Amino acid sequence: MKKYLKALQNCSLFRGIAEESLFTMLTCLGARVESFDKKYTVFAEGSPARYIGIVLSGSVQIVQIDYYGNRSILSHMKESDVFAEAFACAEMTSLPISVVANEPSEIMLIECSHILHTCSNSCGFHQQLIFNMMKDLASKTILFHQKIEVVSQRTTRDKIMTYLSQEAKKRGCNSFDIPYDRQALADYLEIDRSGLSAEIGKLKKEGIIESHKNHFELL
Amino acid sequence: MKKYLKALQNCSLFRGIAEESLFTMLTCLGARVESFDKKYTVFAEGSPARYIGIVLSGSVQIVQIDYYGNRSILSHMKESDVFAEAFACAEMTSLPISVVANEPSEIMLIECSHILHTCSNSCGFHQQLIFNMMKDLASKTILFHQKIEVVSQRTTRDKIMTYLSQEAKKRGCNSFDIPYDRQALADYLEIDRSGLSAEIGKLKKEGIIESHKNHFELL
DNA sequence: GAAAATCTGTTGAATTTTCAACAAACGGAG
DNA sequence: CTCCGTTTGTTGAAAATTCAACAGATTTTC
Repeated sequence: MKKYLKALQNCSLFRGIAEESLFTMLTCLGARVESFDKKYTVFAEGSPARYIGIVLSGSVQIVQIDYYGNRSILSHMKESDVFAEAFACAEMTSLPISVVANEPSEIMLIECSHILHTCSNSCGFHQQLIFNMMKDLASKTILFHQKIEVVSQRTTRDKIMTYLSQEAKKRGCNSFDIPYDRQALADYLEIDRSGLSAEIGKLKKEGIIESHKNHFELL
Repeated sequence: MKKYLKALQNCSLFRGIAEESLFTMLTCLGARVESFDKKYTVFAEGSPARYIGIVLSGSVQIVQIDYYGNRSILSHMKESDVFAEAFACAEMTSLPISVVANEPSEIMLIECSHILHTCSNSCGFHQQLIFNMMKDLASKTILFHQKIEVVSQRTTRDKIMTYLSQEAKKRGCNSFDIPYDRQALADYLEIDRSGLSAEIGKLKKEGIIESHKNHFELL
């Protein structure tokens, strides 16, 4: 467990919890760790929303496959990120999304009811955990807000530029890598892949952006 | 204040708080009530995100105006709904959205820091309030999820049908009113108003839906 | 109750996106 | 290093959306 210390300390859910308390608490919560190879499913759409997930290593994508089989990527979760917590906290009976490993990943799973409801040992962490969960959900809401801002744009070009501007702002730098390949970016922006490639080409030609593979730079 | 009792009791933020405690607590929190006429701004984009709002009567819309002046409607908040809480809880310095009264409305405003941080009187409600806020934010996240599911659809028709199906499911009934006129629905679905009108006409002609003004029925 | 303002449905043209197909570039496995 | 599967960029045709304009219907205001 020690090797996960850094990932866990950076996790918003455990802010303000001392290192020496952390592992006792995780035992009390019944946390366990599972490994997933690339493309393997962590949570499947339709399964009960009992667990929250925390990325200990690697990364996962939150995806939704619609009626026609089109993939939509909702977000990308990297080390220390929490996922599926909204559905678990709202006690939904079934997950409306799937979670898929984007590379070989280690995931911590915690049954959400153990976090929300005071355990029999009445250990003193629950108030802090609930406060942290509240903070985490607030930033998750803001994250989705930004995703809505992107997909609200009417044109391919505006979607791309809105997304890239958000990323640049988040990192405080006009030059950055994105965690998506072309198809995944298209699925995140909810546009056609070939149209995306074409538009990126135009933006480069017009000197608005520079890009090589998944590295982008705003000019 | 008494006349707001019903709206406040139905508010997710005050679940599990007894009637007799409610008004003492609101005083302790420094809650105040303001009235807004139709189309008046409750919160303006860019202003500090210190307050959360609760709709006591009437309704408001959460809107975002983009670079080109296009209005995007994020959601519709009716009696007992809480709004702007995610931004306040995340302690954002400035609001990325505006809140506009949709009809003459009475709004309760509470400074979010009063909810999140224990007050000097150390009254015993904070734990319950924080738990309720967590629950509220979880359902807000799910709400945005649904909005993303709608706007992720590629065609006008699929956006309309996804939205109407969601509404029908929420109400448990295939026949219902929506809180939007045509232009507002277009701004919520992120599509062209005239295209929306045309597509609704087709759906009616094909016998898939029935509609009159803002009343809809799935067949 | 009449006039003014707003909302809705309809049209056709212009623009944009999607779709399908292909070839070049790339990356990993052996 | 070579082969093979995957990713990316490009193209043109088909389909869908947006835009602008207008007229009829509805609602609001005085």
